[in-house]
Amino acid sequence: MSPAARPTDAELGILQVLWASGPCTVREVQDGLGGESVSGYTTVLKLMQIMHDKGLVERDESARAHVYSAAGSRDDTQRGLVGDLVDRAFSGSAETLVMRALESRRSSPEELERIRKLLDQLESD
Amino acid sequence: MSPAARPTDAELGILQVLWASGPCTVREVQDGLGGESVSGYTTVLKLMQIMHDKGLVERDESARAHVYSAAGSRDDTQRGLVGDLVDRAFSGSAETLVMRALESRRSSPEELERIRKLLDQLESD
DNA sequence: CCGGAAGAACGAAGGTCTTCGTACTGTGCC
DNA sequence: GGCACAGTACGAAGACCTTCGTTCTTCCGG
Repeated sequence: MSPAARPTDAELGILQVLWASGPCTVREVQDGLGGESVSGYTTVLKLMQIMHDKGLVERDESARAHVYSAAGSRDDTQRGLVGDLVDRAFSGSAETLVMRALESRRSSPEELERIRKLLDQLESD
Repeated sequence: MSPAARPTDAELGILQVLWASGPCTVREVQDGLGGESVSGYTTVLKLMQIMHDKGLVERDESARAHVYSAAGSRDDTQRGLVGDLVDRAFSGSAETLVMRALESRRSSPEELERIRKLLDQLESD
């Protein structure tokens, strides 16, 4: 798990499938992405090979169809991405990022309530 | 102001200078980025020309040294970037992004309080 | 008027990301 | 054995990002 690793767009799409479905073959990931019409088999394969080189995914080669799994947890990767954006575009201010996020996407009252709970939890330190 | 425009890393650096300092010449932006040791004059110029082509900055050519300014506001651009990340890595859930942001960067009690106020404001609709 | 300095424009080079055609390999079946 | 098929590996092509050397233009002081 390399925290500094910033997956690209296509890589992120593949990781989403792996996080949602658990270990997958290339074929299964391709289907998860929307099938042949979205991206060709060799395209997905190549991406996943590169991701393996980068350490973004792990590979079990014991079966003929290799089985890939995400190397880092979804939460860790998301934290890395959001932290990276905070540094690049928000001068390190997580507060500003949170404000822009809440402005740009209308959240439901339930979501706002859960965020409020998280604030309570963070404050009780 | 194209909301879908996603500035690259180098472009974001230039925009930060323009937002902080207002309209600038290329030379001034270069200085704002840290001077010659960080990036050459022509590098910054080329970037800013490309940004002009993309519509990320506006240019006043009336003086010999052209004066550039950011085309979109900092807030709008930040909203665009954060919304983009929400879509790409958080399946559209702003709530999850907010949680990861608050986890990855310890915020001060004052910041948490301001976020709480924003939640109040959003809820009173 | 002329040489130099400052700035703009251009083009190329090197890197990364994404896509895919093609070739190679192993497996099961007749 | 030998054929078809599913899968992997390889390499190249095109797009974009970043950097910078070079050239062209304009302005100013002497």
